Amino acid sequence: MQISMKCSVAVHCLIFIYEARDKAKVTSTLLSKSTGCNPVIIRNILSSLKKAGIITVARGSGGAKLCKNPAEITLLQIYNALEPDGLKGIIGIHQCYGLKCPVAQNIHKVLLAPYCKIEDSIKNTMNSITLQSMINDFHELLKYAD
Amino acid sequence: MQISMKCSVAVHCLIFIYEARDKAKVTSTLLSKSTGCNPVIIRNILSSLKKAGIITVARGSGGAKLCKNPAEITLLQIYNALEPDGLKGIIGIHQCYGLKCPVAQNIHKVLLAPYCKIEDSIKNTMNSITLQSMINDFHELLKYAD
DNA sequence: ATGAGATGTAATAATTAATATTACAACAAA
DNA sequence: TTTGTTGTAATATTAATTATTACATCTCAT
Repeated sequence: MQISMKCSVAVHCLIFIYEARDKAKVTSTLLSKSTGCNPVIIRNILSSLKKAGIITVARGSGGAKLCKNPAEITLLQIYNALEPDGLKGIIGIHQCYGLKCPVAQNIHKVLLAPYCKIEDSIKNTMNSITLQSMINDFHELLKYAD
Repeated sequence: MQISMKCSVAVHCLIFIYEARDKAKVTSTLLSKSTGCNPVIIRNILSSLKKAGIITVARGSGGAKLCKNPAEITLLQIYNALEPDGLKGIIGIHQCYGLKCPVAQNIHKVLLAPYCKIEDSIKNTMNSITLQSMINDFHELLKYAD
């Protein structure tokens, strides 16, 4: 399976918000057109990012703004904002109330440590990726566009 | 979202197969009882593990056996055996044939490098975890069971 | 103050992905 | 040649994700 693409949409929105700063009011309708997602999905994502202190959203008049420097916003913060449980349990474990079988009784515990290691390595990598770096890459791409 | 739990079931099966070596014939029915999964699911998983050269499965008479030393079987091998595309694209990217919006046109490329980094870090960690180490942990748990 | 354009959120629907089931052909060995 | 098994296709079920509808609430310009 695949990690929800909400994360990708969120990054899209954040880059958009950054690029539009002082230029245009960034509404959920606008972002929904740019991302191809439903405006309610966008509003939910923005709402999560807002709760995490990454952006502010103006009620009524509308418009989203970053409330941190892009260099201080990491992919991990974004991901955690969207997923209430973070990366915990990102690899599913089957439920086996496995009767007498000792493997069934212990498999959950056996997998715990390996899966935590994996979660931690994802965390570390996500933490090393900033919105700033992605914005930089975006600008590089713009330069060489035809 | 969460990575398919096929991986967990596969590890369960492999530990079971290892523990049962020279003791019992490990059939898909037996594994399905221990894991709580449908026997066809088990057969599909075993089939994938077989194609990857991790186990042998006796046609007709039945029974699965490891065909490598557990120390030489890594979690990455197991995962790759199960998922045809490996970890590629584990984090989904939304499709936005984004008209004129430059963010929409470039978001895919912007996310490519960060997501590859994440995939690589998962790969490295999975590669450092062997079936042997999980079997060892399993034995430790058995020691201290009531 | 009020109308236009937003957000926030609940409820529901539609879609997609994961898992389970049924069915049966092919196989191996007693 | 019967019994128990694997391999696999086809289908059904279930669960998760994404989309939609609906509407209360808010802000500001007029």
